[in-house]
Amino acid sequence: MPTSRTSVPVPRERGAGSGAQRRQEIVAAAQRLIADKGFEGLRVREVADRVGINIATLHYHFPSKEALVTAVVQDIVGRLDRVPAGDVQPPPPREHLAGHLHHVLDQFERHREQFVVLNELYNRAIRDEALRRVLQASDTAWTDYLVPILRAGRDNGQLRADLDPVAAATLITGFFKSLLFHLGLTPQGARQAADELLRGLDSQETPR
Amino acid sequence: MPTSRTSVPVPRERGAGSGAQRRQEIVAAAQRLIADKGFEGLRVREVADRVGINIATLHYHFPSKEALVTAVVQDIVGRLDRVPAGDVQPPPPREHLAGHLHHVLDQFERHREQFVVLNELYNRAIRDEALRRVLQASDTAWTDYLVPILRAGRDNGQLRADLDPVAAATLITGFFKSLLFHLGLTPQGARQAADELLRGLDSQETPR
DNA sequence: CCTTGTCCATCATCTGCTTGATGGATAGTC
DNA sequence: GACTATCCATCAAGCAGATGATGGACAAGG
Repeated sequence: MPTSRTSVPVPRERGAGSGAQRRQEIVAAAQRLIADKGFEGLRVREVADRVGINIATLHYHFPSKEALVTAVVQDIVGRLDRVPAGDVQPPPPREHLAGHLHHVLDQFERHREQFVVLNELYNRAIRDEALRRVLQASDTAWTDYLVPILRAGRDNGQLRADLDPVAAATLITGFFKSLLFHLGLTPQGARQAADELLRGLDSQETPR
Repeated sequence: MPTSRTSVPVPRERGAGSGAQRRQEIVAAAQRLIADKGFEGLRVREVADRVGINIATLHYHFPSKEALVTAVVQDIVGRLDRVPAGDVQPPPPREHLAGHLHHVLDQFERHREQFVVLNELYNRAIRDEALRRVLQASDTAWTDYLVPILRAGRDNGQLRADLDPVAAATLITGFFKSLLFHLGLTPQGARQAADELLRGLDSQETPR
């Protein structure tokens, strides 16, 4: 029985809660929490705490934990524009590829947290049908970006003549997906592996 | 207050519980459960149910959930003898490598469940220091198995002259670690990717 | 009688979610 | 301008179910 109500409802903090903005805040906190503790360790209470709001308020914005998780997934996947907007003058395939690899590797070093969450997502997708479809679509887009480059490189002689573009795309995407699972890998080691991957695609006759 | 005790304690079932044997049974059930639902979905109650024993009995054998998980980890890691006992006459490096890749791929297709659990382990290792050390040791053993083969292949001309053995080993192990994260990958696609990986290591002058 | 293995019942805690209430802001009406 | 209604965002408190763990008892075998 609430006999006394000592604390007054906090007036909406300025800069904090304009609905969508507040929701974004919550999603961001949830992402950080997932990066810290994994999906296993995601507690709505702690998300609320990190944002500095009451659990009920969180549930006001996200009716269920699942809704929150869905928002997190959408946010992360939405950020997954790994396919850069078409360069005006795309470089030759081999350089295009190298640029892409180093770009993603850069992202990995700079925004490791997001890769951790993404990793959690992929892990979850093994058992979650809906999530699997979402990520699979994103994977398809990624592959569809890579395959033409690989094919062009093979056809113009920069890459191996016997290159299987789809298989090579699988190797490339798999390389990034596995990054977090190389437990002792240094950034330098990762770059060396990426370079090795590139050399494996190269035509050996092509001077580099 | 237990006023009546209607049910009689079941006499120990024969063939069931000789200590170590019972423990192994529990660990196996836990592994299946983890494969089904992930670590996130591991409940000691359900493990007990699957084994057909009471929760208290499970806690008799494993004083805590953590102890059970530790046993599961040890069991899986102990099974991680990916390095076959030295063949009497090891084949030439290139064939040795190809054999290894196809062997692991075979294991993946046949014992996918164990790979799922292993995947959970790697995911966990990102945050769990102790587990990370264990898996890292296993990774090191794997790399130490691959690197000499790669080096020998490079030196005898079967593999590329500019091959970086350590980086290549990272690619190979990473390929397997990423398998479950290729959400739409068919067994055939996996084999094609493995072959592409091998071709990338090959010296192109060497007839195959 | 001691050890091993088992069970039933229960506990304490965690966790997702709900309830009922509060105050600020905004808009319409007098 | 003052009053009223309504909406939005928030909170304190609490519930119900799940979950890891414990206590105490019992049987069987040595």
